[in-house]
Amino acid sequence: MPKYYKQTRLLIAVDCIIFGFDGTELKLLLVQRGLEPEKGKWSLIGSFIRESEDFEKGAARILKELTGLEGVYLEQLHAFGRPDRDPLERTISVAYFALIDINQYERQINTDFHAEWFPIQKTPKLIFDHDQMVVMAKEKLRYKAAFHPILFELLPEKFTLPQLQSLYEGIFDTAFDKRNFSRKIQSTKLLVKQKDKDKESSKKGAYYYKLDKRRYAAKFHAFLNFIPNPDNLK
Amino acid sequence: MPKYYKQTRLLIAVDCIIFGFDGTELKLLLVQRGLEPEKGKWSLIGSFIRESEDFEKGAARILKELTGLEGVYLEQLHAFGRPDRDPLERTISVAYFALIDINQYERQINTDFHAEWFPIQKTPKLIFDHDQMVVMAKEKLRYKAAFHPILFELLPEKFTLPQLQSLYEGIFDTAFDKRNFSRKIQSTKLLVKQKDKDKESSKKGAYYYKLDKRRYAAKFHAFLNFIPNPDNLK
DNA sequence: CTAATTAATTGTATATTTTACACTTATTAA
DNA sequence: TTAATAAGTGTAAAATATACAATTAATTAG
Repeated sequence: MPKYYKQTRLLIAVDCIIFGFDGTELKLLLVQRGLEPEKGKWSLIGSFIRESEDFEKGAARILKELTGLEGVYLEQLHAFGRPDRDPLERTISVAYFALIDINQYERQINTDFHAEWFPIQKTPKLIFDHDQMVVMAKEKLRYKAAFHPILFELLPEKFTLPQLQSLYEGIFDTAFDKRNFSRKIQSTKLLVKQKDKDKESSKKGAYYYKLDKRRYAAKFHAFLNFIPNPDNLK
Repeated sequence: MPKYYKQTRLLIAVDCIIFGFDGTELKLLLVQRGLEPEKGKWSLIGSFIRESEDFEKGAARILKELTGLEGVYLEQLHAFGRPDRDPLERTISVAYFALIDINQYERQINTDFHAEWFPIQKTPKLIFDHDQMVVMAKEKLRYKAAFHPILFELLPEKFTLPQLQSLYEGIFDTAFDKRNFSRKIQSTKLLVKQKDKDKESSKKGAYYYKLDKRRYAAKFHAFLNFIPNPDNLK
């Protein structure tokens, strides 16, 4: 069987923008690059795609190798293809973003990489076009979070309303009225109130909630206006 | 300087989902494939990426070659990479969708392709995973159109409110109340009423409108709730 | 034991937005 | 002149979003 002669073949990588939430702050998981060029510089985690590997599979593999986690939320962000984005040899990168609960993350499961969590506002300069990828991923996360209950992917199984609100406030970099926030969230009927409280951060204690998984699965794509004023989004 | 040894290099193509509106109906521009495999079958227009070509540039080039148009709306949809998506040799496809006013389209500018407009509901079966690409592009178009004034890209410079409404109705496959539709559209202040009327489709005639280009540029990313009930979107 | 402190929880009144709904107008053709 | 066609327009009711402050539960300090 004939092949496509005379066409250029290029390297394909998958890079992951891994967002994590530790209960207080939104963070990004970065690694120190292990190979030249730019060895030792901070970078997104990535890998060349293998012979018979899907992008999704590749991204999931990278994530598993770095964090020990499977079944995390993964979504394709964008394909980046500027001819000079890798100075050594033209490489296409298909970027994925992942959302994980940092408490689930198993530290140093893989010592091949030096990985570190950085607060989203305090990330170091990254190699190649990785800063651009992060900017785009942040925009997309905001956008999706405004309409879909995506931020629950970042939370542990049990969480409190104040925790949830501070996650939203961190991502939208604004403060919401807690009465209105509570009403809006509860109106989705996605939450199930638990009997126990989290006493870590207050004397009174805040009730835990869990996701109603059935409703969550059903409503994930439905339009939910999650933030008070969705203007000024891209 | 060393290169990345021992890594797989793959073919990269760009494919375009070209939406067009002729004043009545939403259509898709398809071509009959000129090379094996699947020669003669209907397909999206596409091309292998060139040595030093950006994806955007590649997509714009293809579009120019096929339609004669430049400066049309183009947006990356998704990268498709299933290893077996092209049976002959693994090929990555970065898909873009384009929005054009069919009246602007210059028929047969390029005779290398046999191209044809198909009503969106009556497209033939396409090669490879192109049907999947079209499905995804339709979903994304709906989604974007619900919140952003993207559909104006499909319209001629001068258009009437009934035309605009029927475009929205076609895309969302539902009927809107014309009083409410008119009010919602006008409230964006994106439209400038003209003095002349289109008398083609009614005795009374419908006033033409033009886009206020300044406002359009400024408001394109702003959140505008363009359809009555944005539920049931993906 | 009491008082002070801290953060969680809860309700209401007002403003804004969305929806439902029907008649009048301009023009042409019979 | 009348009938037919599609465009254009307003209002009241319902739903949603916003602004805003007092009460409650538990702990700690005196």
